[in-house]
Amino acid sequence: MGRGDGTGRIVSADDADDTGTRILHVDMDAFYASVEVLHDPSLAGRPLIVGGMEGRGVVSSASYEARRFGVRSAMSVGRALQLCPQAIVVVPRFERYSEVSKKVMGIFRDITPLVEPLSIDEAFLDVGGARRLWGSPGRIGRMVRARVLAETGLTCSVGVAATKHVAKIASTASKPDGLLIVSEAETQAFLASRPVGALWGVGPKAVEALESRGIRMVSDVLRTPRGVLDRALGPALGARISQLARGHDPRSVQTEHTEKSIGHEETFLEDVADMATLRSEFRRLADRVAGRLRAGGWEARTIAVKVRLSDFTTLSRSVSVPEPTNVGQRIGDVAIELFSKIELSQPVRLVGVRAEKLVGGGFGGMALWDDDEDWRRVDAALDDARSRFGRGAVTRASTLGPRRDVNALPTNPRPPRNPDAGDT
DNA sequence: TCTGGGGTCCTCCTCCGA
DNA sequence: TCTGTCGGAGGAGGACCC
Repeated sequence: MGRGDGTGRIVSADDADDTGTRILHVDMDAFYASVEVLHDPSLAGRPLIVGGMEGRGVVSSASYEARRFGVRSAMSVGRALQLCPQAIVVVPRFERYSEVSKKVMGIFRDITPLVEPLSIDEAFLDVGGARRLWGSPGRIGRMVRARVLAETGLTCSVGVAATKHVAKIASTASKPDGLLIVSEAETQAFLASRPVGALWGVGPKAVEALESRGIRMVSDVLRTPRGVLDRALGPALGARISQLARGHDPRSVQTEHTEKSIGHEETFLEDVADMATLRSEFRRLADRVAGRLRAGGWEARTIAVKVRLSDFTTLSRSVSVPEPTNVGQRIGDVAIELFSKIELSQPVRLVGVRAEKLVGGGFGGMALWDDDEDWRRVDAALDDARSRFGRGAVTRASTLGPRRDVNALPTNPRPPRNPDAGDT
């Protein structure tokens, strides 16, 4: 398997067997970095790091030229520059990436309606029903790659397999700019030769737990009794990796996604001990969360706060509120109340606010208003009216009048779920 | 190595009511 | 009425993914 810098890459021959396959996993190569090169061709062929925030920034994406020096995503920018001092660092420009992402997803949907975007730069496609139109899955995989390159100027890697899990591993193995087909018959052998960390849900901790029991490769998982896996990883993950190691993955491509929580968090440039600053930061984050809740037509039943201290200790507190809310003032009040229950032994590195247990959600994730200022006025008016007349007496509709046409307004692009752009 | 941000899922624990 | 048990819900924290 590749190590993230393209070494050890495996690709399929043109006549590779794709019998029994129907799932494609398409992953853009070093997405953010590649989009930056697209906008500034003078960056082509040079080590490029996309990362943010001076002092505490981390690498969001790195060109393959930078990866050859050991630069990886989630690494601090400082460390990355130690490894590759000649690298050029650019700050992420999410609007650009979002725009290109829309174009790429459009290409996928042109080929099959069964598209499950996983993040800004990758998606699963079920092409089982598209064979008559476009040919075999392997052929469709090649077509996807050719169209993405022709229409965006970017390369992507494609895994073709019978299941999502295997397709995902295959696309990773073929990176960058490759295509790997794993037929149904080859699935077991393909998986058996992978390290356990290749299995979905097996991260560094789980790898450690497995390796301490001598389980290093997927083939070792096959030989290990379930009881041992359960003891090492817990019953849920034990059951899952036992199935995945055998090539069993019943998950279908899901075209619908429902949010379960919405949150924002922020790391300070320098740790903060001043309570007034911390409280105002909670207010600001609560406003942002509330804005997104309203944009999606959601209300939250549970509000949670997160605090990370100087030594990286992370604490959280949450509470379910009697009445679901999407009002910034209310969420801010609850967040500050929760925060006050945390005993601070050190300055604070990060604070976060999250809305959980969402109810409602009728607007399909589109913003009704783009103007936060409008909403602040609405919140203030609502809170004021409720405090005077009681909560049930006033609704937002009566305060504002009819909603505006969603299509007449620009929408708020969802922040990318995956800053690294999947190029692990 | 000195660790962002957004999100999901799981485990463990506690509390509460039947 | 009191006590023990059990299951569900809620909360805290951690691991993982991108």
